[in-house]
Amino acid sequence: MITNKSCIIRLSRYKNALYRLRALGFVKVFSDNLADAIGVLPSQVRKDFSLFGISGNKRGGYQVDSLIEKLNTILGKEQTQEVIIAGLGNIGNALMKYKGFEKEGLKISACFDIDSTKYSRDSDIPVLPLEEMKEFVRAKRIKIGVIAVPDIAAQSVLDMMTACGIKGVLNFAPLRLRASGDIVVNNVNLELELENVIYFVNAQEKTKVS
Amino acid sequence: MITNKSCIIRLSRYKNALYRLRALGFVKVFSDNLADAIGVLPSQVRKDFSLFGISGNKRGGYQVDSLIEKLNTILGKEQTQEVIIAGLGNIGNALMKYKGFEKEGLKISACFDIDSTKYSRDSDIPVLPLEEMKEFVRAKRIKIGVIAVPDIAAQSVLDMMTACGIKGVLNFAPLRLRASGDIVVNNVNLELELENVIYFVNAQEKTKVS
DNA sequence: CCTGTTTTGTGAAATAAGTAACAAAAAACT
DNA sequence: AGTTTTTTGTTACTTATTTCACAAAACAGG
Repeated sequence: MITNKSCIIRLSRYKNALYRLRALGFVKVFSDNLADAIGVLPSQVRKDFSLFGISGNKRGGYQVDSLIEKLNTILGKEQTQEVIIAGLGNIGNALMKYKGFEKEGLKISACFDIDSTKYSRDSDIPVLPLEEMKEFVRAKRIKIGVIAVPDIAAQSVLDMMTACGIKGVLNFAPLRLRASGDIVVNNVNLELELENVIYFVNAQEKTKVS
Repeated sequence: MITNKSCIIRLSRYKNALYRLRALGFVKVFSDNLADAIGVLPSQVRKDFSLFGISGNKRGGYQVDSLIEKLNTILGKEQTQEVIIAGLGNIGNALMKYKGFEKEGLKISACFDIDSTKYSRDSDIPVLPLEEMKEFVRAKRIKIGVIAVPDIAAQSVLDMMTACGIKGVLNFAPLRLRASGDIVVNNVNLELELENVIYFVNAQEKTKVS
């Protein structure tokens, strides 16, 4: 099993680039087309593919269709992935309304919150009480959850998701969650990302003066 | 200049952990307290600090107050950083309403959009036409921008920000932007993050069977 | 004031990730 | 049919990052 996160992210990027290239009429691509498209070296592309046993044709490059298919298989996108969201605040709301997921084969099946004024059992994406999570997740065999609740509630929501049988979590709460068992947790922390930008801007300014 | 992104992210995490520890009454900390708090090894903590010339006291650990101060200086947080947002869709809206930035010393000074129905010149965070960005950014000497516009507009907004003199950008549009000049671009791509979680969940399931 | 313990700071070792280089295969051209 | 060109796939190399290990400093207790 390859555990290099940036490598997996590159696979996703290759896939996205391939969709664009296919829309432009490409039937086959070479490693340097893909490299250009996502901003890496051709040897990196070939190395990544070789790691996952993807092979092309010497002098013939890669068939776009079959490559997309292989990448989708690796990335677990053969069928639509159902996802639940916990927390219908600013971020939860934005995610729920965001149209980009659908075309990526991601379906938000339900949101869960504690605030009863938010419940709407019959809307397109139902908003349900947190207590119903277990039932819902088990019935639909959902494996992926998003944590978009306030900091204070994040750990207990993760524990709840773990208990429900959720296997992977994308966490937006800006703190380190303790995962028990074999659940995968990825963190997205917007403050940290901004701080990072700020650091590099400042650092660059300092070097330019000297 | 240290250009290791994950190292900078760790500094931010140390800083956040230190605020929590201080709130709990800690006056000094040891490398293994911080290591525990953010989930790394104590030697990593000391190495990171050593890279930035942060030193503590043998057997005495680090003074919480002075450590926070040093980290804030490195991360460019001595004074509030002003940020603008381009695009008042789902994500832009969520960021604008998000309360977490304020306590991190980040101030959203204005939003810019093309949709005139969204303009509100006099609200707390003004929403202005995109054309006014240059004037605003130059007057307020703003260095950091967030791109939360649809894919199709993202590159032109980046170009606009570059022309305004913005030095660092956090980009939410799911495509690779071509940066010209010495502007720093960090990407946040929620689909990619979710795909990543899905990959690891699937990969783990496969290994467990065997 | 000496001995034992704790904890830092750093240089060396180990691991991981990315880049380069090139043989081998395949197509194209003559 | 042979020669040249192109492009893959993989091995070797380089660079970056993390982890280890231990000397040196600082405090504590007797």
